[in-house]
Order: sequence, then structure tokens, then C-alpha cells
Amino acid sequence: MTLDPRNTDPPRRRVTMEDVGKIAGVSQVTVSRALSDPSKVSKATLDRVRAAIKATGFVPNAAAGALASRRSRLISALVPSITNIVYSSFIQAFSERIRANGYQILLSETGFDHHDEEATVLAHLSRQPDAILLTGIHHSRETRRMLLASGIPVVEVWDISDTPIDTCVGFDHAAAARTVAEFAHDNGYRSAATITAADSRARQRQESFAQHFEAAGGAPVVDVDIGGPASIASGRTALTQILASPDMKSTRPFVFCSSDLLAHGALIEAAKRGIAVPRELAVMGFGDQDFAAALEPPLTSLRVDRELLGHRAADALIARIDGHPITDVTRISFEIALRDTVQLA
Amino acid sequence: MTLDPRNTDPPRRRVTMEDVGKIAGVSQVTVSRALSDPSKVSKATLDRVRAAIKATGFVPNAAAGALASRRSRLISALVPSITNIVYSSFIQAFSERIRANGYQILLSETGFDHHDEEATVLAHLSRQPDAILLTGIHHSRETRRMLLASGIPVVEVWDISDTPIDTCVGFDHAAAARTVAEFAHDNGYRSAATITAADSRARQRQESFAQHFEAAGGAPVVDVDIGGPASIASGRTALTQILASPDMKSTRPFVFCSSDLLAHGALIEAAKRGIAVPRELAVMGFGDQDFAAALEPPLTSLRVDRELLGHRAADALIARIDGHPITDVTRISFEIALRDTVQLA
DNA sequence: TTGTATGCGTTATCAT
DNA sequence: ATGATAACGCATACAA
Repeated sequence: MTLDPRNTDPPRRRVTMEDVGKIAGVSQVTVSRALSDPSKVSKATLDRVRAAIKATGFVPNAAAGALASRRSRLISALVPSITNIVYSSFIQAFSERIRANGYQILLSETGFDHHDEEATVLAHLSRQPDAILLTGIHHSRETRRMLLASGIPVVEVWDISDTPIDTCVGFDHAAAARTVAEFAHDNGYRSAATITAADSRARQRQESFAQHFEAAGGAPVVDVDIGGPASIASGRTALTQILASPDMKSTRPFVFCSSDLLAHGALIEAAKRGIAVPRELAVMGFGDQDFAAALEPPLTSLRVDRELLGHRAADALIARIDGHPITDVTRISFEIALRDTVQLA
Repeated sequence: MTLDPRNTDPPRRRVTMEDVGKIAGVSQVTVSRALSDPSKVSKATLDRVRAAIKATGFVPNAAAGALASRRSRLISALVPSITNIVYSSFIQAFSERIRANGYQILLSETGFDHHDEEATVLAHLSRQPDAILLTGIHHSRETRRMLLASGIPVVEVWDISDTPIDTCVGFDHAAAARTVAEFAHDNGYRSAATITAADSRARQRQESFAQHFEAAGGAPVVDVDIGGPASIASGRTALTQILASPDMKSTRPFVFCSSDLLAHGALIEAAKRGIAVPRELAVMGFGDQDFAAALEPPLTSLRVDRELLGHRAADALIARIDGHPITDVTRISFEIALRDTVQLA
């Protein structure tokens, strides 16, 4: 099989605790103890064991440890996409907290398809994670079954569910969108449009926004579904479409975007066309990315504390693993980050 | 320990191949075979085994498998940051290819500190990955030693080294920056500035750009080191600083940014100040993110095929794992994505 | 404080 | 085509 001449060495045996112990003059168990709980080993042997570890370059075998202890010290995280800054910054906060507790993260992207998720969940469960994080609250029947059967702690994030698989940490997207709808209406906007990416939570917000804006007396909301992931380019295209709609010719529409990236694209397109923001057109984003305040004009957005969300999700799992009782549902608050792309009444 | 009354159930025993076999009327080994190589099992028993698996909800234990086979089917990836789109999009391409080959990814962020990297590498090696990916070619002595001792395939990405630990896939940053310097000079620019993020490769490019621009006869290059990760906000601030420099008052400077994000900030700041791009100021980015073409004016950038880089890195590892001979160093090409923020001679 | 014995759930080897 | 048996490297219970 091997064509590479350098590869003909006999497979080098890995250094085990047994080997380390032999050098230190102790048994394998003592080496194990020296590593897991040094206080149970005498100072003298501890030193000898440590010296032997350094001398041999011993690296513990976590697979063997996991098998014996039935704890993998691994936590699975499934997110739709890591190139989406919304999820990657969340994962960053989550990971940070998880690692601080001595766990490692097994990360996978699931896309936005529930079918893929099923296979991914199975692959992750085979690694015997001590807990698992899922994005969203909608999962296939089989996914739920597997998770329940595994018996490990599960946290569903980003959304709120009354019936989580185990626990959930997120916020109410419908309520958030309603807040935006009322904010728009209260400030005198009577015509509105939405730019929506292909994401179930984005869609949920769009529907809630439209419903409440219209209920408050606003004109029917024009929606542009970009049918894919958010980008600056799609934001530009979408605004172009919106402006082509006859309903929008009238007066100063309020454009609610499902992400700051889309809002950013809308701003660029508006500037290109010489449309004054916010005098002739209001733009609002979602997520309050760090670039929102650096745009020109600074973007008004709905702020969600993603870092807090990541930390809370990690805390929930750690608590569950340790057997501590915790609330099943944790709501993260949101607020409007008021800047210059919306004109107040 | 447990205060939660729901948690008093006896720890539910996991379903094993033994259990599945008992139901299917075969031995544990046959179940194993049915899963790993169905062709070695008769149609009839295969059906019974599969039925039993479905009935029990059996999930294989990868830790046990890894221990017995000495193959974890896990590949480690260490990147500086996942919130940086440059790395996350690379990882996305890498993961995609890795998964297609039946491996899972253990991902960690290392920051830009070599000391953190050491601890992270050790943690990863303890999971017995079948291969490992590192970002960059500068690693501590101890990191190199551990990696070499582990005997697993290693790929270093993003940069080129003549003496890789094992293999490397990347491009020559100095050459890339030189290309930009010559491009600027050839098109009549005689004054230039750089905006540089805190990243060793960004710094390397800055130095190469300055050296070659000056060698070609350009004025001394003004550098603004933002001392942290790239952002639109820091790009704006940096351009402000550059414009304050007396050397820049003269004529039409060429601003080379270490990332598109910084260039984007520079464009926003220029627009705010009413500076015409490219007539009064040229701006060039690095990386050619997908938003570059959607900016106004569309951003000229140095394009690197990150997707190709991810795939090549994955291919290199897979080949090494399979014992196939491969070249140690793979160079990825780069090119200038010419758009409107630079005026040609 | 240290050691012995045992088992974790698979895969690999060798039989049948 | 199938099974018996022995590792794999560590942690846990128990003994000394």
C-alpha cells in the first residue's frame, strides 16, 4: 500500500501510562492518579512520574479514558453555518466557556436542512459527547428520539420553545419583530418592506413584523425573500426590487432586514442611487454586528447579546452535566440599538 | 450531588453491539461486520441485524472503536479565529472535503499566541486524531516536537515553508505583496500607505510591500498598525490617521490594506470625507471576500482561492493517512481582482 | 499512599 | 459466512 519509502518504519508504539510507570518505578494506576488527582500521590512519586512523562513525551489517550470512565469530556455543537458571523461569534463565546470547564468541542455545520442534521447528530452521538448543543428548536422526529434516548444534556439555542428536548436558551423572535413593527409605526412610518434571508428564524420575524405592522394600521408589507444566505450583494439587489414596487414610490418606507449584512447592502444601494437615509428611506438591521455602528450612516439594528447567549448555553450544559437543577428555558433579552438610519417622530 | 429529583434514575445502560446481536440472533462480531463491511455478511443476517439496530436505537461507540482500531476517524484543525471570515470560509471548505472522506473535525481556536497553541495541540493529540491541521508555519519548539513524536500527518496552511513539519499548503505572502507593490508602481502611484492588522502574515505582507514599493522608486510607505483584529471601524480610523500624515497631502496615495474589511472601512471613511475613489485615493484590499465586488465602488483586492486551499489541505491529509506519496509543499496561486478602487495608468 | 483486578465496547486475528 | 478470543489504554473498586 505504501509507496513512500519513508513510511516503511514499523508503526511506532504509543507511550502508555504503563511505560511511564515503569520508568518512574510505579504502577499504571499511580500514573493515572498523578494526572487526574495529584493530591492522592506523594510528593516524591509525583515528581518521578512527572519526570517520566516529560522524558517519554507521554500523551494520554482520551479515547481509552472515555471508554473506561464513560465520560468523553467532549461537547458537541451543531450550527447552521460557521461563515455566518452571527453563529461564529456565538460559538466563540460558547467554546470559550466550555473550554474553561475542561471540555473540548466537536463542531459541525448542519446547513439549514433538517435531514442533514439527523445524520450529523448520529455521527456526533457516536463520539459519546457529554452534552450537545443544537441550533433552533425544530428538529426531525428521529433527531429528537435519538437525543432523548442518549440521555445526555441537550441545549437548543437561538429560539424559545415551550417544549424543549431538554433545555433551551434563546429569545422570542416573534416578539422581537413585533417590537420593531411597533417602533416603526410609532415613529410615523406607514409603509414598510422586509428583506429576508433563507433562515426559518428570519422568516418567522418577517411574518411577525408584517402582521403587527399591518395590524397597527400600516400598509401591506412588501417582502423580498432572497432565497439564500444573507450578503451585501443580495441586500443591494433586494432594495432595488423594493424600490421598483409601486407601493414604495409614495413616501419614506421603513425597510426591515433579517440581518445587518442585508441592511448594509441596502445602505450601499441607497447611497448609489442618491436616496437619502433616513430622510427618504429608513433601514433597520438585525443582530447588531460590530460593524453596524461603523457604517455611514450608523445602522439602527435590533441588538441581541450573542456573547451572553453563548455563555448561558454553556452554563446550562455544564450545570446539567453536574446534575444541578436549572430552569429549562432561559430568555435572552433584546433591544433596539438606535442609530441614524431611522428617523424618530 | 444531584439535587434534581428527575435525575435519580439509574444510569441507563447504553445499547451495545452485544445487545443488538442478541436480538438478531448473531454474535457481537457479526454486528460489527454488518456495520463496517456489509459485504462480508449474508443478506439474511444483514437484514436481521439492521432491524435489530433500528429496534434498539443502537449508536456505535466511536471511542471503543478508536481504541481497538487505533484510528479515531477524527481530524484536528487549529485556526487563529473562527469569527474571521477568512479562516471560517477556509475551514468550511476543508471540513466539507474531510467529512466527505468519513472523518469528523475537532476544531479549536488558538488565537495568535504561540503559547496557547501548545496547550491546544496537546489537548488535541490526546484525542488521537488521525491527522492535524495547523494555521501558519511558526510554532514553538515543543509544539513541533509533540507533532513529530505523534507520527500523524500534519498540514500547515496559509503560508509556505521550506521546512514544514510534514506538509504545507499555502501561498507566498511576500511574493503576493510584491505583486501588489509593483502593480501600484506600474500604474503610476508614487506614494503609498498600508493598514495592517495584528497578524504575522499581514505584517509580513506589509514589510514586503513597503520594501518593494520603495525599491521601485516610490516614496517611503506610511504604515498604520491597528494592533488588533481587522474591522470596518479600525479601517476608518486608520485612514483618518493616514490622511493626517503630511506626506499624504501631496497626491493620490495608494492604500494597501491587510484585509478587505479594513479596505471597506477606508472606503466608508473616504466617502464620508468626500474624497473621490479612485481619483484622489486608491484603495486595495486583501483576500477578495465575496462582498468586495458588492461595495461602491467595487473593491480591487488580491484574490486567494480559499476554497481551493481548504480542499488541497484536506486532500494532502487524506493522502498522507492513506500512505500515498505527496509533495510536501503545495503552492496556491493568487491574482489581482481588478475593480474600480484603483486607477490604471 | 500504592497496587491488583476488572471492565469499558469495539476491532483484529485466527478458527471453524 | 460466522464465531471465539485477545487486545486497545485507561479508570474504578477494592485490597493492602
